[in-house]
Amino acid sequence: MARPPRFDLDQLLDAAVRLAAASGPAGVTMSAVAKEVGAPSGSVYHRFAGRTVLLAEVWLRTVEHFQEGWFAALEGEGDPRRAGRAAARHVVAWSRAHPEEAALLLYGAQDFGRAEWPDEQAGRADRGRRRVRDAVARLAAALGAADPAARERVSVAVIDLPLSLVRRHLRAGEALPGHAEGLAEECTAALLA
Amino acid sequence: MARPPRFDLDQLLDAAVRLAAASGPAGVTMSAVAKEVGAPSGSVYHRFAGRTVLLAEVWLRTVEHFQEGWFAALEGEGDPRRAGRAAARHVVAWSRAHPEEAALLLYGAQDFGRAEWPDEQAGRADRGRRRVRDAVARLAAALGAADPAARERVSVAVIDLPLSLVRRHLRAGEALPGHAEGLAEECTAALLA
DNA sequence: ATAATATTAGAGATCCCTCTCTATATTGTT
DNA sequence: AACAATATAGAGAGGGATCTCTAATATTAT
Repeated sequence: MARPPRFDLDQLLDAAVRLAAASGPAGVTMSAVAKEVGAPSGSVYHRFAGRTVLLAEVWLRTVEHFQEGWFAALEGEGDPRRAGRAAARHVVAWSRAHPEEAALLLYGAQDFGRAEWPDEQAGRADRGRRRVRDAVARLAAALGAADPAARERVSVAVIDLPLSLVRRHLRAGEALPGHAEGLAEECTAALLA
Repeated sequence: MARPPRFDLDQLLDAAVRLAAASGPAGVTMSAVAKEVGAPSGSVYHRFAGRTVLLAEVWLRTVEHFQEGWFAALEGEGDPRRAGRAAARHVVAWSRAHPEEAALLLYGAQDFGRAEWPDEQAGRADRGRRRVRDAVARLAAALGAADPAARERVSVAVIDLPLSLVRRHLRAGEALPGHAEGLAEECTAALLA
């Protein structure tokens, strides 16, 4: 009943990921994506209403990919300290397995034009944020972290710290060293002690 | 002997900082800076050879501002553990005092077009990087950190961790909470223990 | 075969940004 | 008063990106 697509959504988003990893969000233009996959610009506009939506979708797909395994790691353990360490390790391991997507994660939604996102994409972003916030809150409660500073320390331990370890290397244009997962786990353990 | 300037270097760089804090590096265009200070674009080109140089200068001035106090904090203490804690505290305190410049620090030189910088600016950036690297190496040695992972742990403790604490809040558009300096110091202490 | 439909294909209007160029203004010196 | 030096001032060419619009094309259901 219809012509089969030559350029599907994921193919275009993959190209956008490569461009963003190489040149930052500014490098993700409609024409750059079109050129990257060898399509005319019209085909890109057929999939995405505009650059705003493309940026939102590439960011959201990446974050949701990442979170999938992160939640699994965090919630797959009974002991809260072990859960935190597994989550930290996952941040690094996932980044090693997906270096280009990890490069995106080092930016923020703001850098992908969040202020102009349509409601649908803004909602997805909010739901993801809330889910992470709640998971961290449960972990903090299980660890007996009561005051805001203690809760924030947990959050840093299982998200920000391992990400900053990844950032050090990706920003310098290096691959992650072999000890990165172990180091992340150790540092997280130290913060959760 | 000459007409007095209406728009000096620092005034233009201040405007560039505001724009970068609000919209990221992409928001720093020659015309946006001109508009921000109320100058014609020609006056901006009179100070900076082009956008590449403007981006380099705004990044370098910010990093050098930051490093000034950071080195003082790190080297003002005899005991290495106290030195590391002072450095971590400084990262947060400086960010609180200069939130717009701190927003710049959350990016990397790459995002400010480092690949295209002229030699002068690239050299300044390299010298700064080396100075930080050497200071961290001395601290790590004083702490008895021998292998690469241990040295990296020190680096994370005194730079990346406190910066990621700042990033959490600035990326969310919030001010830094009152406990931030104390939390940074505690976390750094935990990693250096 | 034919109709319906999703998609490719790409030309072109419009906008914004970078950068150049020329003219003009202000100051200290002679 | 003329001049040299330094800045401001802003018009405009050139380039690239976004987005719209129309036409062509491939596929499937009937």
